[in-house]
Amino acid sequence: MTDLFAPLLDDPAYRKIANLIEQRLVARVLRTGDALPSETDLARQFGVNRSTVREAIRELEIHGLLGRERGEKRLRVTRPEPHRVSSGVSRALALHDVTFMELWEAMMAIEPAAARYAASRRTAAQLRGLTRASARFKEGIGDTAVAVAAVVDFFTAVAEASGNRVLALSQSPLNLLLEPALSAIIDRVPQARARIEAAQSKIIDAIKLNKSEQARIWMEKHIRDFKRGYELDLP
Amino acid sequence: MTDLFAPLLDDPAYRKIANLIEQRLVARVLRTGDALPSETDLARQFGVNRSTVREAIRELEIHGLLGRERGEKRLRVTRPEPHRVSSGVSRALALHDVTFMELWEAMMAIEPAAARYAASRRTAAQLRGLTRASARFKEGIGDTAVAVAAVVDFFTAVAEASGNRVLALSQSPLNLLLEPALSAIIDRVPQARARIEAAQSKIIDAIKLNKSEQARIWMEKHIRDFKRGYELDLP
DNA sequence: CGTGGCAGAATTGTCGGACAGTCCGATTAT
DNA sequence: ATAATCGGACTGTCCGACAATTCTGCCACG
Repeated sequence: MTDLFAPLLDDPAYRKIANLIEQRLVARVLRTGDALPSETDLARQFGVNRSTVREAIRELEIHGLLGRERGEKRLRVTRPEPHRVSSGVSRALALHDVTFMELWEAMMAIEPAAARYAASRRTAAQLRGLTRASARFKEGIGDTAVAVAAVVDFFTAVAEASGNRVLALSQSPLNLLLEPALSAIIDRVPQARARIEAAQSKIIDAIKLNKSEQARIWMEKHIRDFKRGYELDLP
Repeated sequence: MTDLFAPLLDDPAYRKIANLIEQRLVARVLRTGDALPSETDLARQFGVNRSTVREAIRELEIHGLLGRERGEKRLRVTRPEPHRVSSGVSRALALHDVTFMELWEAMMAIEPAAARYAASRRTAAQLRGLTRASARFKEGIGDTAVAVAAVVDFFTAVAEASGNRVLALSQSPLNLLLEPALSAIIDRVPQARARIEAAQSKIIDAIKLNKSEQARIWMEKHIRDFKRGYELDLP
């Protein structure tokens, strides 16, 4: 069953070096916020050319393991922020041509759970974030782009209020996929905005009063509405 | 409230070029499988040096938008495979020191949903994949690493059988986090293996008979067990 | 006609060196 | 103590080069 020979592969140097540095990072030899040695120095340490080091560093920078403050020159060790990682995920999904139903089913699994935990754990600041997103939705009554962005923000705020980073990270690629889908349908369904506004307000109420079960249920209804809008929109 | 001036930021050339190429990729100007122009050619087209182009395509390669067959030299357009993307996600989570409870809650949201859809949509081949993973778990009775890997494979197989790529991709980073957590507890809870085996068999039965609701319920029980094991293990 | 082999062209991985622009830290001036 | 100045360090980008490997078109051969 198992192959007799492993495919002998010879990773290019820039990949090996990237792995070596990454090892040090996840092993916390370098802690978050520490500055990385300069490119020249790294090149010396690894005994390779600076160009090679640069290609390796680029990999870690993209993964969000390294980053720099605005206008800063030296790279520092950073912890990858969710949105950075998730943009890669949603691009992957977009390229796979996922259907609206696939997206919807995933939302149906994740968002109500997030709402539920949000109701039991939200902080006051997170609650304010929710109402702010909801207010922005109401303001965006004229502008589709604003309204859609506000809906996405609302979901993000719920996920953040859940106090669960795994859930939040799982949820975040969904948002980026939701955006185009939602802008396509929101204007074709007349009652969509009113229903969204009502649902958001119910959800916020439940979260404010720490009513987990109600938060979950209203979020479910809210998302179910999206499917209805989508089906209505079909020719 | 809003700043008068936006911070004028000037993306380095390699990032701009990466974005330009990416645009063409997602716009499907270049279709999957097409070969990318050579580095020299790209450098000419963009009017930059080859080193700069190399840093740019490194980014896309890492994201899985470009890749090459084993032993091939030219890069081709590829669609990012889930596992490639998700490894980045779980590394991000690991660096954020997510707790077992966060992981568990996310699993509790996603896995039962996946099981449910798997029961209604699985193909015969996917069902075989499930039984195979389960069989491997039974074989790995002596070897912890094998057993843990088999558990992870089982979850992956369920997600795949769900026929929902969004769900599958959301689920896959969880696996990589589950692995270390599970290896830590599986040997300290005597009845763990028996319970896992029983649950897997129930889940497979339900999926085989297309009983969505039962599949969901058994998956929930299965995952609930993990928490029990974890709590038992606490001193 | 298909097949295998081969030479040359093309391409990638890596190297060394170079230079402008900018950031940082220390020193000096107010 | 605060502000202006200056030199060094570092990054982003470029140029040119070379070995190793892959690709390609061609040719001989069965």
